[in-house]
Amino acid sequence: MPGRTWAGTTLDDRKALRREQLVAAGLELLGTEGSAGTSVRAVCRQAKLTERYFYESFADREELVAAVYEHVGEEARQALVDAVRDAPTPVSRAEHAVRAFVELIVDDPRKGRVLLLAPLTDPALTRRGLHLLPVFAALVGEQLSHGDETERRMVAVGLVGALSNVFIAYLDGSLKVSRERLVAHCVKLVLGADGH
Amino acid sequence: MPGRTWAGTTLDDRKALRREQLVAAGLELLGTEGSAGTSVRAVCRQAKLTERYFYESFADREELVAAVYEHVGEEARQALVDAVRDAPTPVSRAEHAVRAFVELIVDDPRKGRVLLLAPLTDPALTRRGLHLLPVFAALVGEQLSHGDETERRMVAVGLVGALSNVFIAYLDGSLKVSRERLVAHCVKLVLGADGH
DNA sequence: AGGATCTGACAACAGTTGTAGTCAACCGAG
DNA sequence: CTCGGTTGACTACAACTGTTGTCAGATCCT
Repeated sequence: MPGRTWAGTTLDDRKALRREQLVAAGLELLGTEGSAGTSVRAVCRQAKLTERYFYESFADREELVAAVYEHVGEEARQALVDAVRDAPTPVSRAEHAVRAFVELIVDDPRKGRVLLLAPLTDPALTRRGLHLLPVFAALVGEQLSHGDETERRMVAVGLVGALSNVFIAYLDGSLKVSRERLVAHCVKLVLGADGH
Repeated sequence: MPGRTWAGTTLDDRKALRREQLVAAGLELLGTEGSAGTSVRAVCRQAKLTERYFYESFADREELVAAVYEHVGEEARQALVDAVRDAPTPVSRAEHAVRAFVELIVDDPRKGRVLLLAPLTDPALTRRGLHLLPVFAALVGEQLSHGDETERRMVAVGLVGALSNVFIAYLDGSLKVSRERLVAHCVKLVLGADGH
């Protein structure tokens, strides 16, 4: 009977809760220690759970990493969609999107690092071709007016790279600039990409 | 007696040769398997040498990785310097530089991956703050005319990110475009960074 | 030929990894 | 109270890591 109640909650509830704890622990490690520090054992230590529960929710270390990445990616996507909705002009759309993204990764730099760095550094993600940035880039690309298919794609890829790098530099402190100026510059990048 | 000749060569010569083999093996692994696959044992297998000779030339695994990175970096720097020399106008300078860089990483994608990805993924490099791209970017940035110190820095960081991302996408095949068009677009990026 | 030097294969160390299994203790339904 | 689902601590395994050490054999100078 899976519906049986144990410590006030049902089994499925606790199982889901443990899964959340594991994903949260994975986010913490992947966003600070990086890929190498995100081992099954380390995740379990962080989540204060034993390996048994790890394999209860994930078949692999790989599956956990992918789950963390997709979790953060979905959050970012949602933030972007929310930000863009109800923005009338292209300029305000760009500004709202950039602001939302900056807020997301400034409030929680771990998410920024997972989103921007992890797919380049973790074999579990690179091998699966898990790259959300191209997806975001495609979203951006659709908004672009100039050029043919390939042209728009190149512009979008370059734009995403530029934004990523600026964010990363901002995150690790090597680019000391106020948040407002960061946003303003990124908006300029987005708008400039459509320009020439 | 270090000058003594053994199998036709002196000891120092053979030692230097082994070092080269190790660096070459490190480049191969770091540029294909990535940081995780570049272990001391794997490098030695690849170089067909034993661990003994590894520690004859390097104190650490870290030292080998740094040597590989600096080796490739020096090659790239030299290619850039050569390309820019004798180019009269800023436009031709940008074009020559981009073309040289593209040729370098297209002829040998392993070098591209080492140059662009390794400093983000390998702790041995991140910890030492070994990032040559900002250096290259600074070189480019000096040519830029507009804006104050911070402005130029932001522009340079963004430009490097844009170029990196385009190169990476091109390298892993997700951006299918002719080499000429790639160069042309990158030149446009470089020139455009100076624009607005 | 003798003796110094160099070479390469391999073992040993303690550590971590992913993954699986065991076993005593707990908890709530009947 | 008993029984079966649930928990957590623990162990086991083979594979790998960085690093150092050993030892038999090859190579050259005198």
